[in-house]
Amino acid sequence: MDEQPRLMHSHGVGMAGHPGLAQHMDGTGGTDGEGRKQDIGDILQQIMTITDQSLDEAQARKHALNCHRMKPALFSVLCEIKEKTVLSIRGAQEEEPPDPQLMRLDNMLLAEGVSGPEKGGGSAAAAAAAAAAGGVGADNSAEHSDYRAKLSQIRQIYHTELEKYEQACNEFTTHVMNLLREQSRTRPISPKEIERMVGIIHRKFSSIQMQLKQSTCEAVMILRSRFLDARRKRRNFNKQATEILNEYFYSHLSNPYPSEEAKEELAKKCSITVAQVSNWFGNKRIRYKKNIGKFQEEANMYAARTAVSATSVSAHGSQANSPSTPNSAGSAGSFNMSNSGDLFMSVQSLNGDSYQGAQVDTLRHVISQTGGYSDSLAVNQMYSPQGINANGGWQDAPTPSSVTSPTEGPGSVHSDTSN
DNA sequence: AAAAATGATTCGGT
DNA sequence: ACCGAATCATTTTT
Repeated sequence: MDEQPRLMHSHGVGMAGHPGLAQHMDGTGGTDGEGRKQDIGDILQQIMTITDQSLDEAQARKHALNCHRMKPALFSVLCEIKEKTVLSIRGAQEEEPPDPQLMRLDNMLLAEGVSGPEKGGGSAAAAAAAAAAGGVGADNSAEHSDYRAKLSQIRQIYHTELEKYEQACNEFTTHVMNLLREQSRTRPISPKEIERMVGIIHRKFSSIQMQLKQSTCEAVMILRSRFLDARRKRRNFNKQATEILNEYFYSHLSNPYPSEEAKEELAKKCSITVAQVSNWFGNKRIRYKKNIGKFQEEANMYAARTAVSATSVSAHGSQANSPSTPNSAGSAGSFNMSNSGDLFMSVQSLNGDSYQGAQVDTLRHVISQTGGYSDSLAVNQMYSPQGINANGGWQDAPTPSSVTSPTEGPGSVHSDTSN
């Protein structure tokens, strides 16, 4: 623009280019003499053509303008006009509500640990804790570390991008502010206006920032769905865990709702989480109820197993009563456990205490042997679901005093007396 | 490869 | 907050 030919050197062309301002100045300055008027017009002309001049020439003219005797007066008038317009503009668009979407993104990034403080130590500690949680957790923690690696990668990209963004924003703001400050010597620019300009710049940049946050959130969500959605990486519980859970289930068949404490203990024994125990029992209950016949064998096995272990503990190997009454409606004759409280207690203590550590295997071995025996003893009918009422719901939990009450079916296995 | 089993999630109800 | 039910997505079995 500097090398443009300076066509606007003469009066007439300049006035034609800016008729409004020229008329305005003409009107105000009309009372003065012709010379004054000519002066103002000249000054205006110089101001208006200042950008069309080459740099050196512009600087020279700028300096000349600055030293002109009329400059302060004209400048103050311009400042006054400017002040009014700026104020009206500011009044028109004042409030700046915090973007809810941006806040949402911020919150999510903070929750995911992407933004906020770098928590390298924290995640390392978490990894160590997960690794120390148990043998089963090894696989899990490997996945988690993978997840964490990807997450930190995302976080790093996010931070570098954010840094770049801030740097660019600051740079640009500084440039603009310098420019405006420089121009404020020849152009009426109030500090407020500079401030407003900075605000505009920041808004523009923050829309870019939001895009960055948006895409980061997306990446995190994808990563999350791929690595943390347990349904995608489901692992069956190991055999021992399943057996422990099944034993609890079938030995509390009349009320298979483990308390919070019981859940915690089961979780510890199975080295799974409490939530997983809850899931398991939820699934088990619904599936058992849905198709009792399918679980009959399993029920018999675990019941027999419990009974056998109980009898073996009490040194009383009588199975003679088992095939006695396969007929009686509903509650088939099962182990006559309910009439011997001490024996039941021994069963409970066995389940509760010794199923941990190395003894499990030997005990399980014995159990599986005897279980095979009792299974071959055709005890198919011996474990009918007396815990389920006609509606399909579970029987109400028996009151503790009803242990010896005759209203209960003989085979009902109570969950009370244990923890 | 199809079917069954299984752990997890979602939704509505209480 | 918990449960039942339906459902999903994967694993295991057939």
